[in-house]
Amino acid sequence: MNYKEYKNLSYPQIGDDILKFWKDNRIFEASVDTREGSPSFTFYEGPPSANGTPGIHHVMARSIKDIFCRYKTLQGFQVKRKGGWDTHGLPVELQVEKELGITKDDIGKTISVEEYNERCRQTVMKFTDQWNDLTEKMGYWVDLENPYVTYENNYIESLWSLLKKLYDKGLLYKGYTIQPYSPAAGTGLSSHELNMPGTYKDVKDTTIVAMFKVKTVESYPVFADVTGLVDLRILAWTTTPWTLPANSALTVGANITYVLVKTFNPYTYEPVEVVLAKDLVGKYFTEKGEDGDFEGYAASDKKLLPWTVLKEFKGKDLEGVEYEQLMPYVQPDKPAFRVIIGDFVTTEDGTGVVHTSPTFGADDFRVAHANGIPAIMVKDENGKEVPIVDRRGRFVKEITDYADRFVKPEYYSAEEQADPEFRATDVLIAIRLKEEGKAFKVEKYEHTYPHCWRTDKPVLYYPLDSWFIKTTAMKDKLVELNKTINWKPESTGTGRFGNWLENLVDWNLSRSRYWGTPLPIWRSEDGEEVCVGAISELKRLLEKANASGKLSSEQAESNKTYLAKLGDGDFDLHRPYVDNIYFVSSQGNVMFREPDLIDVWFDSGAMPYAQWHYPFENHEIFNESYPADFISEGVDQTRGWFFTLHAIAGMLFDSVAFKNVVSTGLVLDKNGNKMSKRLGNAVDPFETLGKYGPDATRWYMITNAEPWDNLKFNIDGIQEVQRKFFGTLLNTYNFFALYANLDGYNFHEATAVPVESRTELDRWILSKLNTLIKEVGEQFDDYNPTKAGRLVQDFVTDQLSNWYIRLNRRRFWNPSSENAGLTEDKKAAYETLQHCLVTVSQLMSPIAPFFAEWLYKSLTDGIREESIKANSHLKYDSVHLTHWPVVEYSDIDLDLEEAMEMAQSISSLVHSIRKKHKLKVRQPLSKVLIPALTEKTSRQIHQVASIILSEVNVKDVDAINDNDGFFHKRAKPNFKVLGKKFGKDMQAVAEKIKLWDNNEIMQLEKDGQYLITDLQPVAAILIDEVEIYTEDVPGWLVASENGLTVALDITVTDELRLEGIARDFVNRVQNLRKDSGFEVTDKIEIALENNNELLASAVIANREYICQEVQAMDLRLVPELIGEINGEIEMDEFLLRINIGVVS
RNA sequence: GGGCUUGUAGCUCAGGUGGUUAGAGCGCUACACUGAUAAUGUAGAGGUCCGUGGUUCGAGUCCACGCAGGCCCA
Repeated sequence: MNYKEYKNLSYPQIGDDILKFWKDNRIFEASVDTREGSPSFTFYEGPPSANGTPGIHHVMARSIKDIFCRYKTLQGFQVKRKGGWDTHGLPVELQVEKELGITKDDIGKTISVEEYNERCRQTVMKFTDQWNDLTEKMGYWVDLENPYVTYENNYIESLWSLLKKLYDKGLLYKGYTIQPYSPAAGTGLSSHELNMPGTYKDVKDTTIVAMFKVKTVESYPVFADVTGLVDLRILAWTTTPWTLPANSALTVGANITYVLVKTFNPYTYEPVEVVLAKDLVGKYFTEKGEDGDFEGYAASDKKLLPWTVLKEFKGKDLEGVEYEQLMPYVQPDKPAFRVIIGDFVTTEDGTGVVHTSPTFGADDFRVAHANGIPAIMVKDENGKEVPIVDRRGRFVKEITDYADRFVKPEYYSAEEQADPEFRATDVLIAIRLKEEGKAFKVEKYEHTYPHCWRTDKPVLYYPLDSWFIKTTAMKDKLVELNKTINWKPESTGTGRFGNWLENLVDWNLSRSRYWGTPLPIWRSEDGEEVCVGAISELKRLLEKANASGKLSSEQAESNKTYLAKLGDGDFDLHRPYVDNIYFVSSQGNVMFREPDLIDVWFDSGAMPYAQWHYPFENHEIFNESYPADFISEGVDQTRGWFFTLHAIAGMLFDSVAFKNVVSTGLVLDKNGNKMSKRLGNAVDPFETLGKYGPDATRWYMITNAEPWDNLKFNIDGIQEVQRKFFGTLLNTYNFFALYANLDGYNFHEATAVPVESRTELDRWILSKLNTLIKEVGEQFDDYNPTKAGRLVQDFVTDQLSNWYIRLNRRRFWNPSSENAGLTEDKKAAYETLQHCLVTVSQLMSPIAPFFAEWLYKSLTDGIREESIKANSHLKYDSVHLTHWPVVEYSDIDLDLEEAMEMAQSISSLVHSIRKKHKLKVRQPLSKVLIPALTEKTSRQIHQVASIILSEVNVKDVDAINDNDGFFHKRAKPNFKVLGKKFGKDMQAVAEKIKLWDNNEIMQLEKDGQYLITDLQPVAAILIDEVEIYTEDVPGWLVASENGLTVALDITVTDELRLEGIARDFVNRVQNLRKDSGFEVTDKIEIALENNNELLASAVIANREYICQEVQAMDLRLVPELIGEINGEIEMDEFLLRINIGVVS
């Protein structure tokens, strides 16, 4: 037996078996090693963090990665794939804190940094086993034996060298960002500290709508056409009046509608014009006051503010309008005080204009920075720029009126607050602004505001020191380089990523944590800095410092300890060890390490270099594997890994880091909701893989939606894929194996039947196959695995199984081969089918690697040795070691494909006629007539006539070129052509054309054009401007579809009737054979009771046919059956009494 | 609030450059076929192509404005 036959095959079992085969034979390694010397295709693995368990979405993401690596391997590339682990960062630290029941404050107190980091190091690899297990089970081929690990010294050293490069280029600097800061605790707060329960509280604050006086009103086009303006002011609302002395801009929304309102200052009663968002007018003005009594206001009790809208405009019209500084204590060093555009402005409350103080708001900082607006800063005693509020939350001395006052009343002690004379600073500011005519409304307002979880006092948004990478300096380059990257989908590259690059801000690298890559910068108090770029440099600086004699004995001792460890190779570049390293500046001052860690995204973005410990080692490997040809991660990585890879490569290597990138969508549950372990709708990947096997899971995920679309994950879909695709493919293989084994068929390349002498159907399926190879390759080349998979699936189910096999069954059954051996025709059939299946196994192997392997091996294991000897393409043990099939263009016959498509349509139409007239397929009919309007159609129909005949059980098929009016012809306007020609008259012309029948059309065919004379002007229709089709054949039963018409003669002659009965008879006997448990190959003899004349004559007339079909050696008609009767069956109109038995 | 994205049959999805009967698979119903048989074929039911405007002789497709979902920001 050359081909294994399977019953009750389980897909998970295939997975397990193949996995074992791969492991035992190290197929993955071989797939890389056998490509040694070939061009390389580089893939970068985005490192997962192993401190969480993998989910089903990881199966999706990793399938994409795997598919293209496998595809490129088949194409002959060497695809090295180094796995990696992302090991640093906040999630790990938080998990450890949770496990130990501690908070950040305990680190360094109740637990040493050393212990803590050790704990992080262990925790981060906690689920490594699960990850490795998943990787294996889903068939993701990646090198897990030598992964890169971001916490290793070598990895960190590479990062340091990159940071040093940035530093040397002046791209690494210390600046500030606006962060939540607790003056009471004297510390910054991380975002997760701010997310702790109870930090957001409802408080009542004094809020002010301040009035910013516009300068040189008449110089702005937006106001130029409004006459009689006396005092134009822009209204901006703030819940933090203490930030008003730091105001340096006003921000409006570009598309928000604003109005200019004429009214009075409600505190000074002076006439004024104010600008605010149209939607918010109702907040400040009553309906009653609209277009009210301006003249009478002064004399009134001033309770009712009259107002009127003078003009309406968009926010963008206000851009650039300058105003007078509201509280001029400190002057900025650059031009400020103008209106800018920001994307964060809303009209939910306030005035639709945001008071902007770059030192006290993150949005403010960003938008000011983007518009070149300076912050209001003062210089401290060291000449360093500091904000106008100090770190304890008090105004600096330059804010003379409020110097040393706390900006928030909560910062004062309880006693001080209890004093009846006590006024909050905000209140003092409000009073002053009212007096100066700069306040439009002052009120207490209740809102939620974040509080420090330690001190319970309000948090300030405050500028804090941070280290930055000056990505903005390289923005243009990064934008340019991005244009060379092939993004899938394109919109992520141009839109999401492109826009992000366009609005780039500097990369804040600092993290005030413990477990991560330490920033390799040491500073002395006099401001001297050194950035360390290598361990050797660290060593040199250590030695130099110790030799200087400027260190304390403790410092020198600590340095010595580290030096000794460096000598042993037993050192650690993490905290706290590097914190206890001291250098000496040129002035002889001690230099301390800047305490920050760097952003973990830098870790992963540096993997192209650090995974090879570049530039310290592996120059050659690095050079040939940089940049990556392909990467893939979730779309949520756009501003994460995709960006950090791109930024580092662009800034330091003047290169892209990757040439092609597939950004994948999310995996949602079947209802389109996000999966979450908490909600319990998360799918366990191990369970799914265990139940359905890896192939169906992968195939479903890939073919159901394109990778960048979100996938609604539905288990039913996997079952469908399993049944529909894998089940059909399995059946097809089993069919092949069954007969191939019976016939003792085996493939010998040398004696294969030449393609040109194979049957129409063989050549057709081979043509289809080669078209498929071409198209699947194109889709994979385009990084579209979904379309590739769908193409393969359609080929297998629609073409190979439902057409080729179904129509060819007889060739395989043909029982006469027993003595004659394999006929040429039968051999060709096997060769064709086997070739199709082997090719399918290759084409599907990137997506369904296990099943493809199983199929390939089942089809070729039996001929492996011979193939090796013959050095044929089937010599490889694994489908993953083969080479991507080459398209045999000479085998592609599009004309034949077209003809076969017609055969399929014609068959379908005949079936539908039979159906409508209750004529079962077993009843032969005499003729199908097909109007063929072109020579080509007629030829194609003749080419596939025999296929149609056997498929629909008709004796004759005729394609006729009609010119004598046998058909009813109709014409359909070609709108595309005629639309251009007639424009508005199109509809009228179309109506006319639809009314045409044979007369008009014959004239058109004769003259090449037809004039519609009853239209004005006369319309001339050319023959190729309409599509002519036949609608009806008088006297025949007709069906049409897509311009193809089929006419069927349904006259059942006596002869046909008898044949139909004979076929029915065969059918019953076949069933009996099966019921009686006969073997397919058994020969039988039949005795039939002659109880009906019609039945008898049908049997007599078709005796030979019947005998051959049911493999009967003898068919006797007997007057009466005696003894045991093993068949008594009701046929349509007879009672069949029959005896059959096996002939020994 | 901003950027990107999705919206077509009960479900999952196709529908280059606008062209007049909007398709497939699954599911449902009926019938047929029966040596691949837990397979297969045929037919039927099932659509305000998210909405409203606009451009056009003609819009699922192009434009504008909305609505709803998603992701990332804020």
